[in-house]
Amino acid sequence: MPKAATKRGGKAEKKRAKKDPNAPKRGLSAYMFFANEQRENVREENPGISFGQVGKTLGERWKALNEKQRLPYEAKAATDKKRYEDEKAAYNAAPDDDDSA
DNA sequence: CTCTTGATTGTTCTT
DNA sequence: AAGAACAATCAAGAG
Repeated sequence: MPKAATKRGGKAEKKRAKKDPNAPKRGLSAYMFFANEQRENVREENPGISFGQVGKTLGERWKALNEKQRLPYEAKAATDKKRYEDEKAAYNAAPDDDDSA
């Protein structure tokens, strides 16, 4: 095993309570932006499909795209990530408010 | 330093 | 309202 085996073979876990004080939520993922655009397209090509089908079709198409196709999505993901960086920055720079310091 | 895990993000549909 | 498959992610913690 070259690296982390990661038991990512199952399914997503449930949500968990935040442990950080200001919990700097991460930015969105390329998939988020991709879904935003494709969700309409997918539903258009698959009229009347269940959520399960949409979700799966979405994922399959996601990988079906080329790197350049994901570019616009990854680009947005990076842009949103920057948003997160700002939070993280403040989160690290502001463990607790206190002007005096 | 390097790996592991946990937490998070948004969509859609169902109940 | 919230949960669940779908994929990415990436930052912090632990050794």
